Amino acid sequence: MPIDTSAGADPREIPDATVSRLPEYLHALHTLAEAGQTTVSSEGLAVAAGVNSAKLRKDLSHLGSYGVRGVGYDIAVLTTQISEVLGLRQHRAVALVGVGHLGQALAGYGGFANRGFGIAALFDIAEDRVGTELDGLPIRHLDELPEVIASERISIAVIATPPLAAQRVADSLVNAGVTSILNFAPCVLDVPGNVDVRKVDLAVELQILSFHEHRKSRNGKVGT
Amino acid sequence: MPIDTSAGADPREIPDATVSRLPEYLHALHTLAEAGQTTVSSEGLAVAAGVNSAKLRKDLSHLGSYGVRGVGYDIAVLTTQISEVLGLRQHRAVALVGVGHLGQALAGYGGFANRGFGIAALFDIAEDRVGTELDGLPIRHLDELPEVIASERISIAVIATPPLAAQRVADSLVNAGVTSILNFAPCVLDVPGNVDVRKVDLAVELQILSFHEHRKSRNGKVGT
DNA sequence: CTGCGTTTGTGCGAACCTTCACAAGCGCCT
DNA sequence: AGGCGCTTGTGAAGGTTCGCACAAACGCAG
Repeated sequence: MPIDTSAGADPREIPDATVSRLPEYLHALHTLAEAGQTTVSSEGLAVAAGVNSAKLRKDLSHLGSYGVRGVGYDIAVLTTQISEVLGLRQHRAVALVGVGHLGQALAGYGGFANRGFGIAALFDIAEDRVGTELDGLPIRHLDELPEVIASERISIAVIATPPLAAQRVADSLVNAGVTSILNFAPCVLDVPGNVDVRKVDLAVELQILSFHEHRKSRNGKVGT
Repeated sequence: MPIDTSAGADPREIPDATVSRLPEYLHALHTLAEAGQTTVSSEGLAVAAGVNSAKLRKDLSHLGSYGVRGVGYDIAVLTTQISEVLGLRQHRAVALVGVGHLGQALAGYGGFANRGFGIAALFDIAEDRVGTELDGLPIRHLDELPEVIASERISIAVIATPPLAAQRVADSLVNAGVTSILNFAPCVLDVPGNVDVRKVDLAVELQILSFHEHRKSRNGKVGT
């Protein structure tokens, strides 16, 4: 079955593990570019991204890479390629629901705007927050969510609310047409199958570290 | 290297994939306990945690589980077991470096205290922050880090600084005796082999979502 | 005490991921 | 032009993870 799309890269067959590393590569490429480099070898990029070079090459091969043997990768070309695959070439507006501590941190997080994202709308329900501005963006009431999501053509949303509110917010978002959700609330969201949810639980990471810490002290001192 | 195993439950042989899910199970158990349940089946817990029930049973078997066939798991016992394996039975003091937006969000994040962690010390270098308090905890200057880490016996630290400062902070932490680091700065940290680092990059998660979003629109409408 | 319904714990095969190792390809130097 | 050193891209091996399916184990009813 010749199911070739335009270029050699078929986004449908990129393994999840690879996709999860592409943003790291992209970031490393930006860093290298800022340092003045124009090309980089797989080894160099692998070190910058903190991974094995063979893994990096295999990852890049999945997106029909444009490396040159004996030379390496053109940083500009590779940056464009990865950005394209990740869908970052087009404007991706993001809605942020829940402007508490975490939400404010996320809204002010430079990493988003720097990498092709823009927080396009903020929502909350607290009376003392709605109507105010954060970084020049108005905080709207949750009731306005459907129309804003629609008019701004937002398909990605971040939930940074307390866990009890998260499911209700998720339902609203899904109804409004959002198809990708990044959930910071520590709870399991129930959404239709066509909606992607990624969950980030800050406490979970600490607990995983605690496990390793516990394991270390059990095993006694680990000499270097 | 003495690689002898003693009892049935050997923390050294718990797969990483399992460890990363144990916190989720623990959280689900707390939720169920609050709802008044005293026992739960693997199926019930699996649904609450959003995983496959067979996977859950296999995970629990790695820590020498105490389930009862025909009945299920005693929630209190299982909670204790998982807490023990994760090393949460003992007090784990955590240091937080970088009290910017994200740092403040983390310090105020209820999820930590609720689950056996306590932020024990805050550090920053900004003159207007050092000396003030956050949630009743004083913000100290980074220079005080070594002595505080030592006196409080802190072995886990969270880095929530700008990326340029992260490596320097990590060096300080390692010198002070910290052996586990949770890094929110978007950069690769260079640390000795006996130090565990986990990285959380908020932008990466969005980019992964962007990929799936991009893929969806390429494939056209996904039914249902 | 015996039988029955339920649920755990796990053997096994499949799928996925990682890593090594090397042939193929490219540019540069002579 | 030809050879050489370097780097990519990938086949294959090894390891890990997943999910099914089922035997073993348990409580309870009668």
